[in-house]
Amino acid sequence: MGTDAATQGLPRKERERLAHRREILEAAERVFARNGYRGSTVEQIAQEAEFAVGTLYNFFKSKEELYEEVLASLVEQALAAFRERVLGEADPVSAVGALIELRIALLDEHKGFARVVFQTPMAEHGDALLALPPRCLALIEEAQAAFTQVLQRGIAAGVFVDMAAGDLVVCLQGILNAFVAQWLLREPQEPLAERVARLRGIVLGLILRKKD
Amino acid sequence: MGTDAATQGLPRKERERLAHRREILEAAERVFARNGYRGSTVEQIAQEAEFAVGTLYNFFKSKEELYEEVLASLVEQALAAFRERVLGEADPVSAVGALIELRIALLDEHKGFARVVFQTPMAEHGDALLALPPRCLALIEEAQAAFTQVLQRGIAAGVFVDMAAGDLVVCLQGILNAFVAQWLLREPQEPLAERVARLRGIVLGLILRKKD
Amino acid sequence: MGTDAATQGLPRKERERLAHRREILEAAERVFARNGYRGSTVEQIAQEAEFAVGTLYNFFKSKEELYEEVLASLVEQALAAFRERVLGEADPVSAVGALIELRIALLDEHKGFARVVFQTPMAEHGDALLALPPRCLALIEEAQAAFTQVLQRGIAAGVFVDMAAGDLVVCLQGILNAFVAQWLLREPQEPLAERVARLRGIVLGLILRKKD
Amino acid sequence: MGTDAATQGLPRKERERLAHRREILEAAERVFARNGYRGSTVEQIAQEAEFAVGTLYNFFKSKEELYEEVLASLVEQALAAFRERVLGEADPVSAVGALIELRIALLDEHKGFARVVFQTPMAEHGDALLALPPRCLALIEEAQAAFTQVLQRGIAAGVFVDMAAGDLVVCLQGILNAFVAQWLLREPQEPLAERVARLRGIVLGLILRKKD
DNA sequence: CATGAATGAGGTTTCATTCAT
DNA sequence: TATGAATGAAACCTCATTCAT
Repeated sequence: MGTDAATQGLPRKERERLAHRREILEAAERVFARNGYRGSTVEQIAQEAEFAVGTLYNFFKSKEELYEEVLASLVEQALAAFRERVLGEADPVSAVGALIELRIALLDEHKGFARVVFQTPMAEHGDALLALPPRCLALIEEAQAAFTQVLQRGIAAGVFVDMAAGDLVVCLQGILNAFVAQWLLREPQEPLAERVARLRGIVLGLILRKKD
Repeated sequence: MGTDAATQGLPRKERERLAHRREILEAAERVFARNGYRGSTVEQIAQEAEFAVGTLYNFFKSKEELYEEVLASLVEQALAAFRERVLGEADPVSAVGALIELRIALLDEHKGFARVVFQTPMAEHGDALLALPPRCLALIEEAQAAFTQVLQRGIAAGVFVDMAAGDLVVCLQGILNAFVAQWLLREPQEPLAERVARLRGIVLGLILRKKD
Repeated sequence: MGTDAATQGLPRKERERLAHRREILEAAERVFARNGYRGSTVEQIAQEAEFAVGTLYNFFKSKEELYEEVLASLVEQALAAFRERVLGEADPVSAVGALIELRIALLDEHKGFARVVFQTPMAEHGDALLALPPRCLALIEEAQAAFTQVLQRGIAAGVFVDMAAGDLVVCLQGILNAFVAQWLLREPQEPLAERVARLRGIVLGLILRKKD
Repeated sequence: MGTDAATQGLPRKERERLAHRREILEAAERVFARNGYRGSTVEQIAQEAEFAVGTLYNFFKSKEELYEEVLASLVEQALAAFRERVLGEADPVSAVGALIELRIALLDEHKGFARVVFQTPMAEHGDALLALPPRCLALIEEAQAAFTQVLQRGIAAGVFVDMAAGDLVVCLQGILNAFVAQWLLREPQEPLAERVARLRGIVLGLILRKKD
């Protein structure tokens, strides 16, 4: 969708080039997700993308750059969705619900790679060797700050438990990650809607201020 | 200490052999922690251990086995401590406190490698390629089950929020991991005692049943 | 100049084609001179020529052929000048002077590539792999023979030292090459006129028969 | 010979290691001489040396370092001989004779590679990309300076033609190189002794001051 | 058991050449 | 002719593993 929009009006050659670039990125995502950075070979990625090895190097100047582009692409996608669907919510409780929904959707779309996105920028992905490109780090920090303010409002309004908002963000991320990780290993077929409902119940059960 | 105890009464030759084995394992842990599995070379480990490469192969039949032994060793150590210090606590609230203390201590002792132990057995370590040896998985499952029962008692007693005990375990792990991950990146110098206190406050703030 | 003359009367299409061919050859000469044969890529040459890679292959069937054509083109140019300006001189001493002048002019025009032309056909250029095309070798041998006769006349007339004319040719080439090589490395800014004068003095100091 | 001397008293292991290193260097010299730097592959060198590729990398950290070591080794050998046999001669005329003899001997021993040694440090070898290691350049400059003084004495004594000694050195080198180059291409079977005699005749015919 | 040189399969990257447009 | 994306063989280099000492 966004893809089509962005390529409208470009000459056919250029459109094709971008499409191929995208195919390679998607193939790379799948392979990296399966094997990690060092465990994936350029050869494997080329096969998955159905291109020759050399072709990859016409688009990316090294395996490392390819990896960073995959990461950057995921982060950008995820952050765009985050801004729209989570930060867009006026009500803090709804925002938390939206975050859960988004996180689970991302998990579903990006399977193994999902561990990275929206985790603390630790991005201990692969081998903790390749950091996220700086531009992404900045974006992430910014998004976290924005979300912290959302929680802050909820805390101030007496809706969430009384706690430093920054700590609450960390807790939330940790909980989401833990469930996502668990789902990656077991019961991978539970319907999304149920997961969202279950997780919302659990999270709200923890962070809503009871009684008061 | 435990080491000495375990080797008492063995002939000198045998004691030396075990000591060397241990030195290699410890060297390997440091190197793997720094560079991940694929990023570490047998040569590096040999140098760190101050043995020749060939010697490592007298103790472990492959790099992979060496890695698994490092993992297994950590898991066993951690689980022993867990059983003693966490499961040993009669009071559920004290048990949670002990878990936090233990987790933070392990982080401090094993730095980079700490991500693995006590995380969901996903072992997304290194490159998510090498799983924990089966015997470890069994141990971990067993420990988790035991801990689930501890939490269950707390829930039944109305001390913890009303929630499936299994889910609460996942939440707890997630929160601990998130803070540990954050500490690995930032403020790595905060004193342990303070960390324990802070984290206990945060966790209990979330999982203790309020009012009622 | 010579270019225009040679293409007069041809249809426009044909003239353009030849002009493009020439542009490519000149670009190739610059690139090969900078990086040697193996060190230059077809891509680089294409960029320097401001054509696409594929276009180069419409004119030359391989990188190797392109290289040989560059060589051949240089040799032909140089030999034409040699015949006109060196062999045209009736007096042997003037002929030697003209040779020196020509050699230095070629060095100046073709910078790095100059090492090739007029050197013994050893063509130790690039990587000593690509020899001069046979037709060039023939031309060169012929020119050398002609020049040998010039020197022979000078020897017979008692002007040059008494020595086999063929050997004298080799000596002369060696001396010229040595100075050219030196100039390529050091003092690259000395004015041409001074170089010619200096080198003529040196050479004549060696090969003129003294007293007698 | 020097080899044996230098390795006396070393443990056998160490001696073997040095011997292997030398074998690799010699194989590399042969291959580089045949194909130039870029034209030679590490695989070829390994085969010529009868070792596996990986073994070469236990001795030299890259193809480039291997090449530089070959060069350095040749230059050092040649310079040692030069100092002993050429600079050792008291009489300038004998020194020139010795230089000729040495140059021809080196050519014979090192065939294709001979172009490098004792040429002006231009070392336009291979692809003019890899310079001689700095330590060699210094040695060469020093040797050239020493030889310049020898010629200077000959000029002052009225034995050689009256000319700047530095220029005479360049001429001499040029002449030697030209003959060496020619011999590499043609008549490669002429006996050394004859070559030495012929070349000495030619050179002295040019540089001895006649009559007066 | 300790050593470390030797091995070679396998990884990343380059680049001459082709071919559909 | 002009283009430049696609190709894949071949280059350099790494590193887990073996084995003679």
